[in-house]
Amino acid sequence: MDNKKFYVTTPIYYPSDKLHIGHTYCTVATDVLARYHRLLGEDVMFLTGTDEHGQKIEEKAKEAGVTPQEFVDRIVEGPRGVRDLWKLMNISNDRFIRTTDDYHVKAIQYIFRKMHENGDIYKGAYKGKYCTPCESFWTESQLKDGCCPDCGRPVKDAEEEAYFFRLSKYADKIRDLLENTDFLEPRSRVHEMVKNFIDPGLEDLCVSRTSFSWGVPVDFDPGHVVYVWVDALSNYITALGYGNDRYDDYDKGWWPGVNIVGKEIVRFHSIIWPAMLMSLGEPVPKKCFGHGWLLLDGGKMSKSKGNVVDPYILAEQFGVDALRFFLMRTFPFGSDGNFSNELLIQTINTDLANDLGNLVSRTTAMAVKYFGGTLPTARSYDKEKDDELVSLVLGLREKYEDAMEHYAPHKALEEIFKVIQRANKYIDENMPWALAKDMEANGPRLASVLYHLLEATRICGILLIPFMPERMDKLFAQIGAEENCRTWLSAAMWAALDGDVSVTKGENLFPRVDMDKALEELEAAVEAARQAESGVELEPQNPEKVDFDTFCKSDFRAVKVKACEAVKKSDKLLRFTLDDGTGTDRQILSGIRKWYEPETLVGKTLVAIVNLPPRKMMGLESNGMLISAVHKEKGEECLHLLIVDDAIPAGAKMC
RNA sequence: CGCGGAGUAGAGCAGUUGGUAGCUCGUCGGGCUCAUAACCCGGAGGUCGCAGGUUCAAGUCCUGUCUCCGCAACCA
Repeated sequence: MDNKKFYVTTPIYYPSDKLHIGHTYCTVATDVLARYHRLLGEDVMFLTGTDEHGQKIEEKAKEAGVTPQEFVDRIVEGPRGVRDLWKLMNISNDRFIRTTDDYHVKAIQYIFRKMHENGDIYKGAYKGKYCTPCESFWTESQLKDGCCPDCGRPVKDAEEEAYFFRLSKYADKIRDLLENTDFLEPRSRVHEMVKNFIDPGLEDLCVSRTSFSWGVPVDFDPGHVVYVWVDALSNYITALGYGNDRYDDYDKGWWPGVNIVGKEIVRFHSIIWPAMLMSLGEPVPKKCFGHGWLLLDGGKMSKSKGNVVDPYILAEQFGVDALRFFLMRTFPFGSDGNFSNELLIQTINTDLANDLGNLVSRTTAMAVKYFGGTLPTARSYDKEKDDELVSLVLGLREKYEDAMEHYAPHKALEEIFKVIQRANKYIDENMPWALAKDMEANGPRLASVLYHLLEATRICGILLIPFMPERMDKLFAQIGAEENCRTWLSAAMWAALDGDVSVTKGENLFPRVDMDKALEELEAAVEAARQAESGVELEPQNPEKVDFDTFCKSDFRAVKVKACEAVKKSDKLLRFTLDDGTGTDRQILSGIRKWYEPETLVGKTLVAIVNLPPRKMMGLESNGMLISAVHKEKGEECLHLLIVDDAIPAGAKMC
């Protein structure tokens, strides 16, 4: 008897740049779904990957002076790349597909050939506006003032030979799929698709390109490469072994699966992708869910705005599970949400530190304090005081399941936190500290109260596993929940924990975050990352203090350059003749020839320390030192003389 | 132009099938001291963008209108 199978995918991401918090949001959500289904005991296959072909990658690689393959390898496999990020975020994908993988490429050629053979792909002419210098085709609507949007030069009508997919043939079937089934969710996306694309009439889709080569070649017509979306969408089945020998899961009942996607690519997943599958004679996906976007300051995140949020920095500062939790708890899945660091910190503090973390902390602390960590088995149940909590906890799994089945993780979490808040209230109502004053009389009642708290915590913990797997492990260890008390089944059972359960007071599960301090640190981390990216390296600051008197002994003065020349036979030194305000010329030698042409410095006002002992270089005496700013950029040393306002008179003291 | 989304307490957001307007933060007052200066209770604060309409009943349905945002062939 086969177990129930659940196949779920993220989009395959386009590695033209580093991934940001939006990609992380999508992948975490899918991971939560996958882990949820594993918790249910189903067989789960979870796929993610990268979509590596296309013109943009080809261009980016060219800019970077590497081959496209080298370019994507670095972003996908390199340090802090895509795979590193998913590892960091504790993503439990079973497979990772890259569209440059051999087996995928072969399968794409097979798919393209098959659709060609059954007549759904035919050769035609692609008509458009062509920009000769850019070698690019544009559509009418892409043009800027009738000219190429890239270079602004005029375009001309042109056409090239291309292959087309008979998308129009499937228009009715697609409409039916969208309107009369719950294939596409949330429902609002259905109207969007139908009104925008089906109603105006579906046109056949151009599915090959000849203007660039970084793609899957059409094997029966060299010069053509397969359109990237045909290439990309197919990953969901090639990764199961469709059209290739690498895997053999496609025929084992894994397909159809669930495609989780961002709202901007719903169109491809809800129209083109099902049509392709229909053409291949394969079943359409079970579900396509288009989630919303994380916005920043109400607007879209984008590299060009410079407002992308780096998931690495957040995860490192606040912890992976806290970040995962925040993303799922705060934003209704399916609609857009406003991301902010303040909101992140507030959520961590309110839900995780104050409510959940503190609940565990006070419960375990009391168990240790009053019973040495092990509860006695003598109990006293108080119907009036206990029933409400118990029934709420016992009803939780069903509400949670309902929310999860409807792709509403935010609602599932809301239900869990209602219970956690109720448990905190339960402590107040029962005042264990008061009971503890007379252990002889109240011991059984006290044990009962604490046990109920442990049970409530345990069940919430089970349901939180998909969201925070690592932290929940720690939680279970603290409340003494063995493997058999961490199962889906036991989440609907009261009193699964042993009566004489032993708990330990461990580390804080979720430390409180100091808002101001954290924001400052975040800013510093972002700045450091920015510098690392631009290749700027700065000398670390000297932690050693210098006493004021010593500092004062250094005599810095403004000096004017009267003459400057290269020192003969030296390839580093420049010889400066300076006006230091004393009336006598001062000579200083400086090893900065690499950065400055001597003649350009004449007349400039610089800063020098003038009371260094004289020193001879290349036979010439140097009386002091010119002050420069130094840093490294991409490993190379950079130097800038301190050139100051010419209004400063020669000899002015710096202090 | 077209399509879509949003406009709900000071701020940020929830509100499946129409039936007393909720949550987080902030604020005011109280309680408690087991706990991560946390927890619990209570108060103040909203004519649910505006104008009409359907209905016994509308934030929730319909019409119109204003403002903001996004999309328009490859940024989740």
